[in-house]
Formats: sequence, structure tokens, C-alpha cells
Amino acid sequence: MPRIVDHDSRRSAIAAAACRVIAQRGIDGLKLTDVGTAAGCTTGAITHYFADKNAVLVAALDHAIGAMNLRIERRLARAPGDVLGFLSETLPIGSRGRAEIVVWYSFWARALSDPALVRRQRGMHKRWRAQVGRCLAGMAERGEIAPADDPVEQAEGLCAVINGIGLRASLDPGEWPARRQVGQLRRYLDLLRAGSGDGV
Amino acid sequence: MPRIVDHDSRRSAIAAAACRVIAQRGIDGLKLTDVGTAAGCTTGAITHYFADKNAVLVAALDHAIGAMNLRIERRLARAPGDVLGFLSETLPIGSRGRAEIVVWYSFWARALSDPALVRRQRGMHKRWRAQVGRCLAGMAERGEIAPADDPVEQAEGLCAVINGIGLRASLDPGEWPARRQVGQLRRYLDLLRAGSGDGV
Amino acid sequence: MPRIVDHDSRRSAIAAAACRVIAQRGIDGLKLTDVGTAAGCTTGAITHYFADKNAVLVAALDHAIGAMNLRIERRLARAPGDVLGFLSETLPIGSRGRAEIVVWYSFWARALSDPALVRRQRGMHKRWRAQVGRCLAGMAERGEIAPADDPVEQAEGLCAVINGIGLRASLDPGEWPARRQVGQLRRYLDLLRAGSGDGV
Amino acid sequence: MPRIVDHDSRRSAIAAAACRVIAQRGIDGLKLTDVGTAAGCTTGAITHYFADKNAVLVAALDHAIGAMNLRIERRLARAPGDVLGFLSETLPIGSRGRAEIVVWYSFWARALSDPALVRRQRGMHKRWRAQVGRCLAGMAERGEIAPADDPVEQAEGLCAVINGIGLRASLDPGEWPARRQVGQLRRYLDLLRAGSGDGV
DNA sequence: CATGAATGAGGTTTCATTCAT
DNA sequence: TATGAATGAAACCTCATTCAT
Repeated sequence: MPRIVDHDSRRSAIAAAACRVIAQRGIDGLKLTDVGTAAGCTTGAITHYFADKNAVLVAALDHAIGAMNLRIERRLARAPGDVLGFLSETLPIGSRGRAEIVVWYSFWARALSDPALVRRQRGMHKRWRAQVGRCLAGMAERGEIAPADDPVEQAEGLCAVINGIGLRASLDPGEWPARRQVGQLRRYLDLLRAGSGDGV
Repeated sequence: MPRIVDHDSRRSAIAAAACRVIAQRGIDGLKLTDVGTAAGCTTGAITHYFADKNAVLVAALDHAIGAMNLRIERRLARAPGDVLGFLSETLPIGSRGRAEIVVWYSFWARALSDPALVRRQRGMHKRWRAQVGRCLAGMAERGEIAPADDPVEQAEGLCAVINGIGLRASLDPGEWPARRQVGQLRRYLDLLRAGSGDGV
Repeated sequence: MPRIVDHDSRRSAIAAAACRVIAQRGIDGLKLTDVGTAAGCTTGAITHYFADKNAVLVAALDHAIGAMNLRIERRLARAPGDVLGFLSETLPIGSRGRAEIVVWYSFWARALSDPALVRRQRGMHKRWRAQVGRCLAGMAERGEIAPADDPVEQAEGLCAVINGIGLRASLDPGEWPARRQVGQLRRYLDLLRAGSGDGV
Repeated sequence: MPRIVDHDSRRSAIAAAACRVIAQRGIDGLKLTDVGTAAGCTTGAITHYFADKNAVLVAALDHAIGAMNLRIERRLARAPGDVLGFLSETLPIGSRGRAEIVVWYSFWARALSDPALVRRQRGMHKRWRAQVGRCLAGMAERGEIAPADDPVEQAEGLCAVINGIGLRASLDPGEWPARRQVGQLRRYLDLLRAGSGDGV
């Protein structure tokens, strides 16, 4: 019998280690040897689980997004009506959240010149936008905002705000504590509440 | 006898070439040899004008931001009241604008793990935010929106929206033609107009 | 309790698999993992039966030569006087024959820089040359050709022709169908028949 | 002004070094560092002149074949009627000749599983066969042998003999001194002389 | 000033071999 | 016996940097 190893858990352990390295050293500062050190194995083991470095990076992205989604799902299950709480999960608040989001953002620049990554990012974005859209639809149902004339554009607008805030907060954590980020988010939601009546 | 060359113009020619390379191959795909090819000189010439690769990158960022600012200044001089036009200059509209903005965004990811770059980006952001703030103040003066209780946060919110839209449009130019980007921007400004009355 | 396995049959199954891999990927493209896949076992099993990679290669060569010899023996038993048929067995005719011969040839290049392999090849060659010599002696007995003044050199000459044709045919199967190969062989035998009278 | 270097002579110096390494260590034992040592430069310099290892190998083959052709041309210019001398140039006689031919043969095995190399080898073979054909035509003109009914097949047959002898002699230099190789060659030519009358 | 050949450190990748199970 | 995960040495290759010209 071979050494008993859970192939998937090993893979995701390496992906998680890659996330940590990316959050710390940046995506182009990532070396497989560092990932190996962080994961407690050698580069040989890494290439046993991944075809090449790029596959490790993609797995790291998937891992970060997956972890974020998991947190979101849990939050939604616990408090379905907590709009601000749900949206805050995609902001760099708390150390774990920050790391995941830094990984997510790190891939933007790389996607700018990598079509395969763009496709992957686009899929992720659509799923996230759909969640945000459902959230907005819930608000409309509860009468907090007027029904959107164009739900996709409305959701897209909210996504843009969240990414914009999250980016600024990632670059400048000192100036952007959680309360400032959430404040900006609330500011936007208030605008929506006050302004959505006139059917933009 | 040394050839007479304008040192500064040579530097900025190389920086411009670096911008083009970044827009095309991405910031971590940039090689000095490619920059040399794009600038019509050799790597040796580059190292005459720049201490090292990082200096080239920084110059490329400065060049992109500088070109963007120049466009903005001209636009403001020509049409001081055209709020939408002014803000659109920082969106990836038109091929030249897109390249500059891709360069700008490319540095975000790198800044996430490079304190020196963060400082530089912070300065740029503050200048831009100030411009955006003056634009909003102008709108308030003209009575389009109510005076902001917190002008910095208001400007920061608008910056976030622009970055969020610009990022999405950069990643997915096909889905984000100029009119959709501007549409999102107008959507936000309309929210501001409708909603700023209650002192968010 | 150990599974009952025929040690020798396992060894030769692996050797046969190695032959297939060599015929397909070439001798320096052979990886033990591929051999494992082809043999339906793992690298671990291979290292149970063979000291190291080189031993696997040698076994592959032995296997190919052995298979070729088996075909030759059968042919000789069936039709002792069919000179052309006997000699054709060492040409790359038919898919099985081609694979074996490609393996055989692949070891030539390797033997050029491996004394141990040279020794092995020399032994194989001598046995084969002896067979070819017996074949020529049979022809002389039947009066088809004059008795050779130097049987070894005569056999060596025929071996050279066969190897030369076989090599060309291996490299360029499209241009060298069976009939062209056999045609060249017949051409040489005809020269022997016509020319051996003068005691070369 | 940059360091003055004759690009082509540098390339061929490296190719020649690769030839030496192949002749000594075999084609799959070739390491770029060894080539560098043999050429008096580093691996970096090698990749400055060649895209990758494979390009170095191909250049080595071209170099060996080119050197052989040069020797042949010179010999033909000096002694156009010396058939045996011309043909001997493609046999492993003398240390320089042996090295070139070992390189040539080393590529056979590799070509067996590399279509690009096969194409290259095919071209080389055709040129060589044409030369051999012209040599045979000359013999026919001089009345040494009867005109061939099929000159291509006749030349092909002689090529096969030469390759067969050369291979054996390369593998077993001790048993195959120059006189034995040339003896085999003469033996074949004598067969041709005696036997070509009947239009094989 | 400018060149670009050459360096050489350092990264990724391959793969024969080992060994706990 | 057999597994196959893991090792780790060694190879290839990249590319910022240097320097003779």
C-alpha cells in the first residue's frame, strides 16, 4: 500500500500556501521554492500535484475565491437580510479576508495580458455579480429601494464600488480601517435608497 | 566626441516604450530587451539612463500618469464645466487612454507588495482625488448637487466608482464599450444629484 | 500474503512495454513512468524487477532481439531454403518487425558512447552474422553462388547491406515499402550470384 | 562600438564544440554546460546564439555534415576519378572523420522519433545519394560498370553498404581498421563491376 | 555616448530513485 | 510484493547586469 495521502487536501494545502506567499511577496515575487517552504514540501512535490507554476497560481486564485465564497455563503445562511454584512465580506476586512482579496486583485494585472485568466476572472465576476444582484433584488422586495430598471447594470455599479473601495483599502490599509470601508459602502447604499426612485 | 542628445527626451522615449510593452505583455512580462526594441535602442542604452529595471518601471508609471494628467488639464481648460468629460478621461476609452490606464492598474498589484510603490501611488491618488473633489465642489456651486458634508469621502467614493468601472472595462473591453462605461458613470452622478439632498 | 506472480513473465512484460515506448518516443525520450503506464504498473514495480533504468533499457533490447530471433528461427524451420524470406525478417517490414528494429537501431547511437552496450551489441551481431553466414553457405552448397574465399567478410558485407537498407527504411517508411526493401536485398543477392565467381 | 565578434564564426565554434561532446559522450549525454566548457564560454553565451538545446544539436549535425561535405568536395576536386577515395570519406577513417560520422549516426536514433530531424536527414541523404549517383555514372562512362537500369536504386544500394560498414566500424573500431572498411567497399564495387552487366 | 556580447545567478522543470505503508 | 508520494540533484533556460570596445 502506498503512503496514504488525500490528494485533494494536499493540492489545496499547496494552493493555500501559494496564497500566503502571494499576499506577502506579490504574484510575480512568488517562487515555487517559497511555496514549497510554506507548504512544508519540496518543489518536486508541488510539480507532482500541478503541471507547472501557472497551474499553481490558478489554484491559488481558485482557493482564495473559494474561501471568500464560503464565507459569503455562511454569512447569507446566518443573516440573509444583512446586506451590509454580505457585501463587506468582499472587502479587505480582517487579516484572512485581506489576504484573499489581495490574491484576487493580484490576478487582475496578470489577467490584463493573459486571455485564459481573463476568461476565468470573467466567470468569477459573473457569479459574484449575480449574488450582488440577488441581494439588491431582496432590498427591492423589502421596499428599501425601488425596483431596478436594469438589474444587471445596477449590480455592476455596486460591484464597481466594492472593487474600487477594496482596492484603495488594500493599497493603504492604514488609512482604510474597516469602518471607513463600510462607511463608503453605506454611503453608496444610502444613495441607492434615496435616488433609485427616479429610474436612472 | 559625444553625440548631442537630449537626455530627458531620451529618458521619456524609453519610458513611453516601457508603457507600450506593459500594455501589451503585462508588467511582469516586461523584459528590458523588449523595451529596448520598442524604444529603438539596446539594453545598454537603457542602463545608461536608468539605474535598474525598477527605475524603468517607475518611469513608465510616471509617464502614463503624466500623459493622463496632461489630457485632463487640457480638457479642463477647454470645457471646465464638462464633468462627465473630465471624469471619462480616467476611464479606458480610446486606445491611447486604455494603454495608459492599463499601465496604471498594472502597478496596483505590484504596489500590493512594494512599499515604495505604494507611497508613489498614494501621492498620485491624492492629487487625482483632489481634482475629483474640485469637480464635485464645482457641481455643488452650480447647485447640481448639495454641498457635501465630507468632501474627501465624497470624492473618494467617486474615485472608487471610476476605478471599479475602469478595471472591469480593462479586463473585458468587448463588453464595456465607451457608452457603457460612461453610462455607469452617469448613473452614479444621477444618484449623487438625487440623493445628496439628505446629507449622506 | 504475497500475490503469486511469475517473476520472469512480469520482467518480460515490462521489457516489452519498454520496447513499445522506445519505438514510439525514442530511446532518450523514454521515462520510467511511461514504461510503467505501458506495462500497467508503477515505477515502484519496475524498480523491483530492475536495478535501474539502464537495466530496463538492456532488457528492452534483449526482448526486441529475442523476438526477432524467434521469428527468424520459426521462419528457418518452416522454409530453410527461403534465403530472401530469412533475411527479410531483419528488415522493418510489418508493424511488429518495425518496432523491434527501431529498438535495435536506437541502441546503436547509445552504444557509440557506452562500452558495456557495445560489448552486448557485438555479441548479438556475431550471432546474427553467423546465421547470415550459414545462409550464404547454404546458397553456396546449392550452387547458387560460388564458395566464399572469406566467409566472414562475405557475411559481414551482407549484414552491412541489410543494416543500411533497414536504417533508411526506418527513417523513411513512406518511401521504403516492403517491396523496395526486398528489391534492394534481391539486387545485392543477384550481384553476389553474378559476381562471386571471380573470388572477390 | 560593441565588442567585435564574428557572429557566424562564434556559432560554428559552438557547433563544433557540440560535435566534440557528442562524439565523446553521446547525443543524450550532451549537456549545455559541457558544450560551454568545450567552446570556452558559458551556457548564457550558447543561448545567445541558439534558441535552445535542440537548435545546438541541429547545428552540430549541420556542422558535421558540412565538414564531411567539404572534405568530399576537396577530394573530388583533387582526384575526380578516385572512386574508392571519394566513398571512403564517408567512412569513419581517421579521428576527424570518425567524430563527424559518429555525430551523423547519433542523429539517426533521434530522428526515429523526431519528424523535423527526419526531414533534415532526408534532405542530407538525397544530396549525398546524388553525389554517389554521379560517381557511379562516372564509372559507367569510363566503362568500369555497365550503365544502371535504375540509377537511383543503384546509388541507394551503395549508400546502404557504406552506412552499414560505417556503422559497424563506428561501434567496433578495433575490429574495423581502415583497410577492412575499404576492403568491404572494394568488395562491393567489384561485385558491381562483375555483375552489373546483366541489368539487375 | 552607445553597443551588444557575455556573464552568471537563480528560477522552473524533469525524473530516476527512495521509502513509508 | 507492490504502491506511488516525495525527494532532490541536475538539467535547461531566462534575463538583469556588466564591460570591453
